[in-house]
Amino acid sequence: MESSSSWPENLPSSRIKAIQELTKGQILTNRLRELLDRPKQIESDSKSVNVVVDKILKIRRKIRMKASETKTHVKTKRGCYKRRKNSLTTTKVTSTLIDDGYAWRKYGQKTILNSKHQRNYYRCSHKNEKGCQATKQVQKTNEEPSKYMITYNGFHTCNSLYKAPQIIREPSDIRDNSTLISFETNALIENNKVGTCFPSMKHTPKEDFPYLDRMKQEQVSSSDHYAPWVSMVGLSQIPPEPMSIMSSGIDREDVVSSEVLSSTYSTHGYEIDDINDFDDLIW
DNA sequence: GTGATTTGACCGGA
DNA sequence: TCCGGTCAAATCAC
Repeated sequence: MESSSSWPENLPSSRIKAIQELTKGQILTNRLRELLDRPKQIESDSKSVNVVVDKILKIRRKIRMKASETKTHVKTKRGCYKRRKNSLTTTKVTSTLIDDGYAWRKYGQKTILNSKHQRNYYRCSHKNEKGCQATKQVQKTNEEPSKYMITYNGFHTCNSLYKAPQIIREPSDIRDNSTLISFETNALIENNKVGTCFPSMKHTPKEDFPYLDRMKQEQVSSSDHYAPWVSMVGLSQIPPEPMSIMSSGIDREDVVSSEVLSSTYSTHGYEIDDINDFDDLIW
C-alpha cells in the first residue's frame, strides 16, 4: 500500500483514503480472480476465499458510507442540477436501433448545433425506483442518416452487475477495430478464454461458488451502487458499465469507443479521476 | 388511471 | 452569451 507521502500535497486526505480503499479492493479482487482460476484450490481452501470476499465487502461498505457522507443534493429546484464531468461515457454507431436489454425512458429532445438531426435523451426507467444513473443519447449521424450514434453515460445500478459486457474479438477479423460486446444477463461470470485477448466469462452455477452468490446478494440488497472491482472479477481489463451497449444482434460494423474509460481505468485496473463524484464510482 | 412522451423552460459550463 | 443536458407540466396512449 502506498504511503501518504507519495500523494500530491494538495490532494485532500478524504480522497487519498478513498483511493487507498479502492486500491485495496483492487488487490483483493485480483486475489479472488486468481482463486477463481483454480477451482480445485477453492474446494480445498474455501476458507481463504471467504476471507477475501469478506474483506472486499467490508471495504465496499466503508466506501459506501463515505459516499453517503460526501453526497450532496445537486438538485434543489427545477433545472438546477450539476452536470457530470468526466463521467463514464461510451459511444457507438449503429445502423439499427436495437434493444440493448435495458428499459429506457425518453426525457428530452434537442436540436444540436451543426447537426441535421435532433438528439434524443433517454434515462433508465428505474431511475426513480432504484436511482439508476444511466442515461443515453441517440442521434442520427450527419453523414449517414440511416445510422445512429448512441452515447451511453454512467452506470446501470438497477441490475447491472450480471449484465457485464463481454467483448469478443472475432478471430477471423482480428484487424477490425470494431468491438463486439455482448451480455450475459443475470449470469455470474468466471474466467475463460475468448480468442487470445480477453478472459471470457461463462455462467457459473452459484452452488459451486457460494461466496459469489453472497456477494451478489449483498450487491442487490444494498443501496444499488456499483463496485468497480467486484464487477471486475473475471473481467480483467474490461471495465464495468456504461455498457449497456449491446445484448444481441449487434452489427459487425458497429463501432464502440470508450472515451472516458481510457482515463478512468488504467491498464493496471482503474484510476480515479474524481473521487468526489462517488456516484460515478461506487455502487 | 397510469405510465410514457413531448416540449418549453431552466441551469451550468465553456 | 451560447449551447447542451435536464426538469417537469402538459399531453398522449393504452
